[in-house]
Amino acid sequence: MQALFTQGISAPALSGRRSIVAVAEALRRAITTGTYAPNERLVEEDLARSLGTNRAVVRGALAYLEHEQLVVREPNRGARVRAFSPAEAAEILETRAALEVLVVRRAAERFDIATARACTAIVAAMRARHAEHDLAAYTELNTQFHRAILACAEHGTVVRLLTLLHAQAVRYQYRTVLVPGRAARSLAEHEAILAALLAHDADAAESAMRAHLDSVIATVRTIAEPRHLG
Amino acid sequence: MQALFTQGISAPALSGRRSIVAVAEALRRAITTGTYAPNERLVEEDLARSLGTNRAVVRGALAYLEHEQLVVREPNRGARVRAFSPAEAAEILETRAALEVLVVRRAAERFDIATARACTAIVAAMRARHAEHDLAAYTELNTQFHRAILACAEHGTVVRLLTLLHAQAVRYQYRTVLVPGRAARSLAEHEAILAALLAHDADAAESAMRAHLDSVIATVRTIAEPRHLG
DNA sequence: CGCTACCGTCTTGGCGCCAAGATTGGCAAC
DNA sequence: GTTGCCAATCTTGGCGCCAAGACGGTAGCG
Repeated sequence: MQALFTQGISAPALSGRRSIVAVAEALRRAITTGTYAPNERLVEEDLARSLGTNRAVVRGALAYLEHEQLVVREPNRGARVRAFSPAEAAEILETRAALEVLVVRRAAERFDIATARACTAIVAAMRARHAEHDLAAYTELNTQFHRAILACAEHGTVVRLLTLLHAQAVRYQYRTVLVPGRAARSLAEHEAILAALLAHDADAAESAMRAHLDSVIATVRTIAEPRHLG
Repeated sequence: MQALFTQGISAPALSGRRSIVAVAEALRRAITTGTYAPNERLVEEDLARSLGTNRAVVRGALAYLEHEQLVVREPNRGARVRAFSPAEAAEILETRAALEVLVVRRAAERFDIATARACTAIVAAMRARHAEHDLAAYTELNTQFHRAILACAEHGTVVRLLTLLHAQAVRYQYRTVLVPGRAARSLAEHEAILAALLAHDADAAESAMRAHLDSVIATVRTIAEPRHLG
């Protein structure tokens, strides 16, 4: 009777983990995957019911996500899903660029065979999906590629920060790839990064990564600001 | 009667702000300023009493700070103050370097007269405190200098991330400056950064900042790992 | 007919209680 | 003398209730 009206979030995810963090992660997932739209109100009791928990936990999770900039909370007025403007997305990507450059340098130095194989496979798959115009799958592989490099760099601090930034800007990842010609350029850029990594050339990897993210930023900047709320 | 036994934290800070965030910030301050030592246990009820609030709020704040890596929480075992090893501190500083470079470039481009005056004054004060061997004041000015540059860059995303990183590594800031000869080198490095900024030379500012932080990282690496807990 | 003030409702903010798990100390057995 | 077990205690985990503030609709007044 309790978990029947699970509208919004399928509640299973929080098995075994600590509640506030678990609820926050479930909520983050729901937000980044679009279950909750930008500016949508997040009512504590509804969320508590959806997730099979109580309001105190939800409130903690909302504070948690506010800290991540994924929700905005106003005193006595509740929380809503944070909406990022293209300008903010560009700023986030700029920051991400600075960190990804650090990561890709480290990755180039310690690029092992397993990672090389994984990355090569991912880029091959990206090429295939691009040829088939399957942009959703392409975007997913894009994320996987960056994640593989990140894993190879073994840098906990940067992993954490990049995860934060990714959650904030992921919505724009789906939008940029829809810009005509963007997917083709993106593919070429990823191939350049991979080539540099395979050559263990940190400098080349850095400039390839920088070029890639500058290109993404430029694309985001072309996306028009959404209509002013009135 | 309620606020009398305020042992640990002086409770005034949380006036007017939302509770979980306010409590988390008070706690963060207490941790970074050393009121609570690394590995010290943080008992929810004690904190609630100290801060004049209830356990639910404290729990939220602890989750919040766990996300910031300032506390560690184990299921059913409570929270403790996170202890950072020198290796982790070096990693954090590496990350900070990547972001500070981004910031200092922007700052060099938009370095206005007010900021120039402020930074010049700060560096002058650093020189004076260094001459007087007042390392505590020197360290405080050091933080102020970086904060002034950060403010000038007007980059919300990076501000947030650098604030996080600063809170994590601040303990080491006090330790590095105690290394013989470190303060003098630090002063020279800051003067180089200031000179580059005054000249609006982004490239010079970047390399000066990079040199500065590399130097800090090298110093942190010389600090011995603390005794293994036994 | 339009504006304002009031009232009801909804949601957040704050708090305390009860149950479950972990830790520690004492006690007994080997 | 040492070791293992058990119980008391402490702390966390989870939950619901009550008060305060914001929002919206309606009625009354100008």
